[in-house]
Amino acid sequence: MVQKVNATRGMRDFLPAEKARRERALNIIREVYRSHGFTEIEAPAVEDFGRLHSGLGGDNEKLSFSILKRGLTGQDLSDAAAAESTDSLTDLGLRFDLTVPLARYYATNRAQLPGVFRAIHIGPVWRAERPQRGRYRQFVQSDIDIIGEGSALAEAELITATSQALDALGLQDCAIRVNDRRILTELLNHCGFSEEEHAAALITVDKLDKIGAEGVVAELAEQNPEAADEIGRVLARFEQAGATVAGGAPLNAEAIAAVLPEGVASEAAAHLDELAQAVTPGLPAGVTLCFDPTLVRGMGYYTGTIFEIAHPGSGSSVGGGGRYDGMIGRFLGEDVPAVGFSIGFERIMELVELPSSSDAEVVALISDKDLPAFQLLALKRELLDAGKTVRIVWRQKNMKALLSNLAAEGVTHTAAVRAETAGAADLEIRPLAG
RNA sequence: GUGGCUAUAGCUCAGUCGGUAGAGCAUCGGCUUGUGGUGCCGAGGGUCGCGGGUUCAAGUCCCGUUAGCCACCCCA
Repeated sequence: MVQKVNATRGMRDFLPAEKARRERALNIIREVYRSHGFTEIEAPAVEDFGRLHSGLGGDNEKLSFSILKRGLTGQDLSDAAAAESTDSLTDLGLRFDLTVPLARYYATNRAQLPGVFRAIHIGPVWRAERPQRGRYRQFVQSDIDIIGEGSALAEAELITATSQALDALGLQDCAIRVNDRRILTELLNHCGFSEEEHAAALITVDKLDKIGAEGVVAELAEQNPEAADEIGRVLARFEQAGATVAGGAPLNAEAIAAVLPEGVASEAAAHLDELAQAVTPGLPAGVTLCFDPTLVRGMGYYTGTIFEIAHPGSGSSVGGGGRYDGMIGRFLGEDVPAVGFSIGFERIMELVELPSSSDAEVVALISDKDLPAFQLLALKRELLDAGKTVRIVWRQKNMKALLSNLAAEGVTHTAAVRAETAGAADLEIRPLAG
C-alpha cells in the first residue's frame, strides 16, 4: 500500500456480510411498517440551505454539511469576508434528519397524497459531529410519520408500529419514555421562568440523570434563584413519585397527576393517557412504556408529545420522535398536524443478533486451474437455469482455507470442475459444512 | 466543538534501557499427500499513519497533523 486510505471521517464501508445483515434488518423493519398501513417514500439527500437553517433543527443546524455555490468568484469571497458571513456562499446542504425533508416533501406533493398520510422514510443523513462508537457522520435513520392527524390516534399508531418493529428484530428490554413539550413549558412557567429562560432551563433539566436534582437546582440558580428553588420542589415531587428512576412512572392519568404540581398541563396529560390506553394492550413483551417528566429532546420543532427509546445495551438513545404540528405550516402556509418516530438504525444494528438466513442454495464451482471460460460459463448457465446461485472459483493449494472462506461467505454447496467435466450431469454437488 | 488514549506486513499482534524490525494467519513457489479440508521446505511483502524536531543513532523521546476509540457536549 502506497498510502493509508480511509473512508471519509465518521463514514464507513460495509463488507458484504455486514451489508447483508443490514439489508435483512431493514427488510424486517419495512415489513412491519407496511403491515401497519404505512407506505414508503424517497426524498433527495440535499435540501435548500435556507430550509435546513430555518431554526427548526436546533443544534443539528450547526452540524449540517453545507454545499458551496457553483462557480464562485474571488469577488464572491471578498463580499462574504466583508459581510463576515459565509451564508452567501452556500445555497444547499445535506439533510441532518428526515423530518425537515418530509415536511417539505408533503408541502410539495400534498395534492397527490391522502388526507392522513402515513409515511415510511428510510435513508442516510449527515451531521458533522466528532465520531465515536454509535455516533457517525453519515448514518441511516428509519422513520415513520403520520401527517394530518391531530389526535392521540397518531401517536398510538406510531408507538405500536415501532414497538412491533423492535420486537420483530428480536430486541428485548426496550423502554419508550414519553413526555409532552406542553408539560415542560407549563412546568417552567409554574416555577417562574421567563420565556427567554426556557431553552437554557430545559437543557439543564435534561441533565438530571447525570448531575442529580441538586446539580440542576444549582445550575439554574445562576440565572433565576427563585425559580430554581421552585423547580427543586417539583423535582423532589418527581423523585417521591418514582418518576426519575429507571423505568419512570407508569403512563396513565393517575400517575401523571401524582407527579405534576396542581393545575399543570391537564390537557397534555389527558392526551398521554389516551395514547397509553390505546397502546398498552398490544405492547410486545420486550417493550415498556413510561412517563418521564424530565424527558426534553433537543430538536427545536417539537410542539407536543415527545418520546425516546432507551436500551440497556446502548449508552445513548436508540430512537426518538414527537409531534411537530408547526413545521409543515412553515412550508405550506397552513398548519397541518404531524408526528414522527425514528429508529436509530446504526445503534439498533449494534444490538440485534440476526440469524444468517438465506435458505437458498449457493453453489461454488471449484475449477482446476486454467480451464477455459466457455466450459465454466456453460456449466454456470446450466446451474442458473436450474435455479441455483452460482459462483466460480479457482482451485487453490490450501483447500482448507478456501472452503472455510467460502462457507463464511454464504456458499452452501461445492462441486469440482475438471477438464473432462462435460456438463452439469457430471458434477458431484456436495454440501459444505462450516 | 472540548479533553484523554491509540496507530508496526493483507489480518491479529510482539518489539525491554533509543542501536535502522519479528511471529502467527493469509499470499506465492517447490516437494509430499488418494486432484476436497495433509505435512514439510522456501519466497515475496513494512520510509513502523503522515510531517517536523532532539540525538552520533528514533518504531521507541518531543511538537504538529490525520484517523480510530473513550469521556464530555449533543443526539439516532
